[in-house]
Amino acid sequence: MKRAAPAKTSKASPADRRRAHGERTRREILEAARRIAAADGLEALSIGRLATEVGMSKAGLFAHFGSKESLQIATIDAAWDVYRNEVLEPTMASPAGAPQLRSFMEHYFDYVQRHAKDGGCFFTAASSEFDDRAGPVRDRVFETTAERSAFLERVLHEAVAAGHLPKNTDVAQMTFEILALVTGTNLLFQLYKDPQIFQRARRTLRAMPPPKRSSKTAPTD
Amino acid sequence: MKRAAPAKTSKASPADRRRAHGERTRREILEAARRIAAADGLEALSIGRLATEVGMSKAGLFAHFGSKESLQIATIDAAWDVYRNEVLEPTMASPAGAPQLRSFMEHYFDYVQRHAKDGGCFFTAASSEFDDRAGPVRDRVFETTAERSAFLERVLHEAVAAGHLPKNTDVAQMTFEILALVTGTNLLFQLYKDPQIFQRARRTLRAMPPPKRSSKTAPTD
DNA sequence: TTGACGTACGAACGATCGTTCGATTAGAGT
DNA sequence: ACTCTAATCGAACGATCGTTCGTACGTCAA
Repeated sequence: MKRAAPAKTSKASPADRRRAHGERTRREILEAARRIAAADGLEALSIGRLATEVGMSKAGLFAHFGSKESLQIATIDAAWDVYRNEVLEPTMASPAGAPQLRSFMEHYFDYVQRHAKDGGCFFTAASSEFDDRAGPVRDRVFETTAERSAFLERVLHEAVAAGHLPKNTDVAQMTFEILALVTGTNLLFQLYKDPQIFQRARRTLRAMPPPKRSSKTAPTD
Repeated sequence: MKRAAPAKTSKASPADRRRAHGERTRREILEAARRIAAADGLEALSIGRLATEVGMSKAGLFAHFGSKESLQIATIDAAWDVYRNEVLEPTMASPAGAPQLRSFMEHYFDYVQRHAKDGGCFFTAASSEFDDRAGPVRDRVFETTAERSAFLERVLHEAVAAGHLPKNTDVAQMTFEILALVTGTNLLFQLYKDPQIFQRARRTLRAMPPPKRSSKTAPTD
């Protein structure tokens, strides 16, 4: 996932320190890139504008990535690191089960609000922008979304195992329902900027009946 | 809403027929514009590309709108006409109450699937793209979303009046829940292109407990 | 026939795009 | 002292962007 520097046996050779300068610049670039891309889209992220933002030349910046496509993918990876730090890891620090599910939602909402000025959830925006294109950028977006979904599914499985959800809970269905809920919440919040929306979403989660596996849930009508 | 031609008293003057040629061209342009904007975004909709698509010159096309911003707004209006024809009006043709609610969802899903190759729901995409910008384009997007929300709210009110939902249903809350559900469904379908997602959404709607007004719905934990 | 108007055109504007090239600088290895 | 490499730069490339301008071809009104 993270492009780790080739592990040297010695602790910090001078050659590494030289190399580290480029790495630091690269990180600064990607931080600005993440902000711009979240706000205006991965396609609107232009190299000239990004270079101006971080105070270097187009050519110097370009050399770090070799193509705009590589820059876009690196930006997605940087955004994923942020998402992992601000949502996934705090969630995993919570006790497994129902508390972890609520923790996931709260940390996601915190994440959305914290980046409200930059377009909210990076991946919702990226999904919407690249959903019907082709190529490595879309593939990377797709992967992160799949990873997000798999994480939530794991949380739900653990909630079932902990006895906080019925044994016959349809986890795949519930994963969809919560994913749709938080995705829709992010989109509506971005438009209305009204924090009451988070309250509504919390209420929805609380009242949500755990869907049952392979029981046709006879329609009421 | 729709820029109606100034109502002439005479039925079809020759002057109108001359004017009608420009109107027809304009509609052809906007149909292509709607397709491109839905697929690649309102910002990626460039005048040169659009001109090539409809087989005319940049300047000739540009003269119809006067600015790119006007073109974008006209494109939103054109997309709104389609949405109204394919979703709102068929929904209104259904009997008020619960059937109308289901009808809304089905027609929306049909709409999403019909335009799956063009990025699905135009307004979800436009919202996501313009949510944190400023200017008349964002305002127009915001208006359409508000209108969509108001329509759903009206359907729900009628369902309550028809006795298909409890008298003390929290309509605002339920509007949010269904809006988040269909929005999330659209986004996930665009990414996975798996029609099973619609089945999941239908199941969610069926199992959705109508939220109660001003009752704190004591948390189960 | 003439004049006005609606429609469309080609050519060009300055700006910006992604990308390439060659040169320069600083530090590390020999 | 010399070489090598990573990092950065300025300048320029062709392409495309939104926009402007002057023009030309209709069709209708006078």
